Amino acid sequence: MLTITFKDGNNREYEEGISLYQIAQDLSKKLASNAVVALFNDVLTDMNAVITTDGKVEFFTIDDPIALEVYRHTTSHIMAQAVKRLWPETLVAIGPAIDKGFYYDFDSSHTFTPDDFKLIEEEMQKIIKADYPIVRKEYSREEALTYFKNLGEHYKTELIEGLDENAVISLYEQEDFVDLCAGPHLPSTGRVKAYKLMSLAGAYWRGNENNQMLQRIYATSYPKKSALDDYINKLEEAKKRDHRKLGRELGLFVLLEEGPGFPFFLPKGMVIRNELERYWREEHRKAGYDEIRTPIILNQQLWEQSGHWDHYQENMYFTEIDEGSYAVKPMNCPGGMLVYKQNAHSYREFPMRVGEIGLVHRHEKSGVLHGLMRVRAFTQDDAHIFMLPDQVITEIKAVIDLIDIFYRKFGFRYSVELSTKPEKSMGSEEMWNKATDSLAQALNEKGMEYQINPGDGAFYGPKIDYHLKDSLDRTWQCGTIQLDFQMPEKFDLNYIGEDGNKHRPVMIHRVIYGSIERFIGILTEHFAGAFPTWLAPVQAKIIPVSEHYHDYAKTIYEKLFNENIRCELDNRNEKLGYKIRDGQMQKIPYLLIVGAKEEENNSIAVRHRKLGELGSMTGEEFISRISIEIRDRVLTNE
RNA sequence: GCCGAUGUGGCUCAGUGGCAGAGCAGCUGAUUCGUAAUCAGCAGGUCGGCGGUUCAAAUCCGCCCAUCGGCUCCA
Repeated sequence: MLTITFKDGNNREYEEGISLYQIAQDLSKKLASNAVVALFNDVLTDMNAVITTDGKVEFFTIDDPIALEVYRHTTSHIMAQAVKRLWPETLVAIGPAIDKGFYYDFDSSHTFTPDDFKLIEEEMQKIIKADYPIVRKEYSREEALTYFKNLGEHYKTELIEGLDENAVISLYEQEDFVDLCAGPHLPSTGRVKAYKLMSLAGAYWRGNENNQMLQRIYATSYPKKSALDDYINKLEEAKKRDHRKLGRELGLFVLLEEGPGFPFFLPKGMVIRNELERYWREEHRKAGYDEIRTPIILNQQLWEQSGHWDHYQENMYFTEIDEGSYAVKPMNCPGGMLVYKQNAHSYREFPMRVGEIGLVHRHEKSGVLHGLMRVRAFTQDDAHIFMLPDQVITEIKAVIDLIDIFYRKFGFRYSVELSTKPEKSMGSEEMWNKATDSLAQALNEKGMEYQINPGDGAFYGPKIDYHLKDSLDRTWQCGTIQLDFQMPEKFDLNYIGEDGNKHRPVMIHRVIYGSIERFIGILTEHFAGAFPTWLAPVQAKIIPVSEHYHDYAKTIYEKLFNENIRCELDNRNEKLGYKIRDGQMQKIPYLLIVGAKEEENNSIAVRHRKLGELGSMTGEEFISRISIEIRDRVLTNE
């Protein structure tokens, strides 16, 4: 008997000599699963989801990421084959599976348009219908090179040249289409059921903007038509949460042609900004921060001193004042350094935490602007912390905690990256290593999970980056903690130590929201516009049933107004249903309906946007309820 | 910046060479209404901008601007 250990921890016994196919069949019955892929030695055989590596068998359902990846990768080959059939002179580059599907990069004299999608999909259908076996072939490096050279597929030869000298090179063949590929794949093209071409994009070969730009086709595939439909529906739903759409509908902000990348905040958007800032100030006061404000325009000499002139110039805006050269600040730090230098400092003041909610301008390339997520003028909730070297870990950990307090307040899940030394940077290798190690140590001591993001640090130091997701699961960097040994050096910052001598302080830059603009964008999508009451631009709307109750409605309005509740009185000449619909679409937390009944017993009928009708209560009762909700910044009462 | 697509009233969109349209929003009037759209009327556009082709351009061509989806870059 043969004992095989499975991923679920169970051992199962099989006859010696049983084929994996039979094991898969057996599993298929046991699990009553409709998943149908088996992976063995890189070749997917038919049945249940089984992978073996080193004699260990693991099973997967088709919904498992690995199986789905294989499935999509095969779909990607089918798409490439279809494209090569339709436009034979097309060269193929790479075509991996990605999070929500797959893409393939092509170099073709034919310019693809969305009109081609139907044609390509039809050709794919033919390939699927023909159910060509997918065969793995192993070549030596030389054989593989010769093979692709003869085909003129120079992207493939370039890839092979990058592989290890002695590597066995695998090709996967389906009918007349052969692709360089590590595999694995489905056993034949007929296994692919549901797929759809999604969009076109340009993409540089190997992600380098100096290289040839290729045409990328994004597509997706699912084992079932219904799963594909679900995905398409989800995309439609996500579009409804888009902060650009909601920003317009809810009157939060606008972006105009007159100022590309420079958002205008409207009254309702300002309420959210101001509430965020208020909350920020409260928490920072508790955490021992002071607040400053530094100028937006400062002279060239300062930016030369800070290193921005050399390392950041292409992102800066410049201006001239009385024949002197000035720049609009892209970061708050140099101003913060100058403030530090206004006094002599003692080690006794440390850690010294100085915050600044500062407006910065960065010249971003035109093609990267994206609603509030990526703009050219934004407000960073910055702070610089000056400290002794042995306070670093403790301070970083305190910032990690502070960020957690904020993100929890909004119910965010976040992921963390440690970004290391970029190509364009200042300072010695040793300093970088020391700084990077400190950040890693703090993360480890907090037990945080994080990924290394190589080369993505700021030019003056490594950083811990916090990423939040938008409605389409695109991630955006918000919070960041940056350890900086450079600025104190450049600005010759010092403090008097216990020994009476001058020393160099260590500095952290950190933001929590990151950019208030971006944060509002993320918040809008996160809540789908239904902001928690403490943030909601309008917290309650009073709706008289008809004109007869306008006076009574006015008295309620005044009561709420006097309690600083953001409320509106809707005395338009419309029916109740119309006004309720309007209030719901504006995502106002509470609608207060007043009519004959309410006027008679001095009450209001309260309707919550999610909970529906809450019944009748007095104005005082409502005020007490909503005031607690606002005071405690309740995230949800749904 | 690069690749592709798009741009028509405040918003969403029809209109593919021959008189610029609809719905919603707005305004006026009627209605006085009980939990997601009451009825009628009125008003509103240099069709993103500039140039070209044509008897005639929202429509065809060129350049530019902005937006959208990506790439690169980044809070």
